Amino acid sequence: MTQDVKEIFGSPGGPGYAPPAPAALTAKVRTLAPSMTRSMQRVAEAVAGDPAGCAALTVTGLAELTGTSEATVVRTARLLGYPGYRDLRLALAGLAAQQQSGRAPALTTDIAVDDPIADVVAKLAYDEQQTLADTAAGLDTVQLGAAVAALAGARRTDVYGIGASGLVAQDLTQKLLRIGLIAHAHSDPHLAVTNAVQLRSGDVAIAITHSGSTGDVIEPLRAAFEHGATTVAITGRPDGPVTQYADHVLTTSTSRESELRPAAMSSRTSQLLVVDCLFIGVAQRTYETAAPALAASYEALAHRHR
Amino acid sequence: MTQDVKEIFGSPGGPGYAPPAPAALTAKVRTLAPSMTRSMQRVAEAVAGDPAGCAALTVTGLAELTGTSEATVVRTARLLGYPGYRDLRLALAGLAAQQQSGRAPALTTDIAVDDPIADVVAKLAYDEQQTLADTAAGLDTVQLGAAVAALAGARRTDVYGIGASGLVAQDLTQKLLRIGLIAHAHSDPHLAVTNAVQLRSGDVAIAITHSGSTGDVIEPLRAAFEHGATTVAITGRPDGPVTQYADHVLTTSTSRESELRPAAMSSRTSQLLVVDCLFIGVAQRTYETAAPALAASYEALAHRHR
DNA sequence: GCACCAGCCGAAAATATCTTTCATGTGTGA
DNA sequence: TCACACATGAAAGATATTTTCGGCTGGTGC
Repeated sequence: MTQDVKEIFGSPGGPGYAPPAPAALTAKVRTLAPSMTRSMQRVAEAVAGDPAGCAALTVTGLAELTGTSEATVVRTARLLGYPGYRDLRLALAGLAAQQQSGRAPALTTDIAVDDPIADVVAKLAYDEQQTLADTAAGLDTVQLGAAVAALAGARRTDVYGIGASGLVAQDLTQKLLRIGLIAHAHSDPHLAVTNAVQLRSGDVAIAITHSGSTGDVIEPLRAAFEHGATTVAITGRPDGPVTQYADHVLTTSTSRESELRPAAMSSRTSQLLVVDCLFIGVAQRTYETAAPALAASYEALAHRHR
Repeated sequence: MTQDVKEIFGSPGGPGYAPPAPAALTAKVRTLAPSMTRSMQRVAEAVAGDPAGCAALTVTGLAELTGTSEATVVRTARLLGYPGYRDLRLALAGLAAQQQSGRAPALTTDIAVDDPIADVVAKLAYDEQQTLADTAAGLDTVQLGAAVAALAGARRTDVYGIGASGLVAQDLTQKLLRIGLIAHAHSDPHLAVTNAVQLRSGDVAIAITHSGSTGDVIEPLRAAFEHGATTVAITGRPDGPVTQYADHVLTTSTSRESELRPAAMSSRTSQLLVVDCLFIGVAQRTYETAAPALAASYEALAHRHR
């Protein structure tokens, strides 16, 4: 019965409600931190910083530790996707156990101006690997599946992205074209909107924006949304404005950035993984046509190589 | 006061009081089972049989499931060495998480047409992580350092790439521009050659090609090479034709491809890591001008977000 | 067979913990 | 400067856990 209550409580968020995160917690904290209030950030920080320690604390204990109130702790737990503190605590215990078994190498240091080039390579590779793991762990497969289904059945697909995200948009477009779908990437906001209003039910529009608040990308998505197209947002801020007009939201992970390592770098890695997943998913679904199309495009390029 | 009672209860076992068991829970259940009463055995059995499931239950839930009472559940938890049910539950969650993560390594197989979407995500992430590790391990830091030095001192830089590699070329260009360097990406072979012949000593030309034999990219590099520019090749085939005209060769890793997972995917990941390393390297070397330039471009974009 | 005892067991009270509500403070934009 | 919206914590309310306590079962001696 208590279970039922929880289930009912959990549902209103949406039908394909995201289940609690097992290991993606640290990533989720980073993703959601910007949208948190100060006290909630303190709680989230404590939780991400010492999962094992926090798992041993009661709400009251954690509230005292972070100098906040029980209410704030519960609110933070909710924001992180759990029904309440109790469940966050369980997840924390799980996380602690995982960390215990698989010892973390903790190459946490930032890239410094005077790092030798070999260190730069190692740190960058490590960071990007971390970003991939976080993204994979935090990706909502239900949303992903829905987006794939929409893409596979679309008459036509438009993809919007600006700056670094524009390259990701182009990457996705290139791939979709290779399996015989009709796709366009737009980085010119005016043209994007112009094209978006041509979309209709059954078409798909995808907006890619790390910040979730890039107006030039949101506008075309909105136009597509209002014209009945199925809309997808790939963003690092699942609470950002862009999601207003998105039927499906795919969250990319946000890792810490530093002066030398702009956010664009890890967001790009994350976005590309999501885009790859979309592509493979669609290729699976349309295998009958995708496989020969892939083979054909492969062959067409062969003679371009000496 | 309640605490005191607990302490007294826990103490008789010995002064060096045993801390809660981490993963040895199943073993402990078996060891202690004979000394348990019937109902306690039922509880212990349920706990050992399905840690994850039991971790999701409250005392009442577990009592109902095993057809016993809350008191019995608590007694069992005590017998297993925990202060109470709450702590047993946390341990259970930890155990479940460990088991969960333990059964991950079955990822060696290729992505199949009928793989569920969650597997696709996991496999892709794993593969790309592998690619990153391979690339980092195989990258020649001496060549990288030389390329960085050339870039940092270049009057102007041209980057050639076609198809998927074209996006990587654009990515590098975008980054270099952001730290105040002069860089252009070319994916039109004719224009690329036209521009290449304008280069001279002190300029840098970079060709990005996975196969190492893309004529449309080799030609401009050759032109640049012959006009005295410093040339760099980023390729997966260090023995390919492109390296003929390259002063410095940066090798990207080639991982196995499959029908659904074209080579372009992992080569792109690999190329991007190399490009990122180049960028960071150059940013380090030109820190005095790069840092303010980065900050400025960051700020210029701020107002584009709502 | 019957009375008795030891200890298992669960219902319910007592306590701890978690969740919600609500009044207050605090910063922000007009 | 005012008004508003939102963040925050104190305390009330709801749940979950722990303890208490008395009934019950199964065995044992007479």
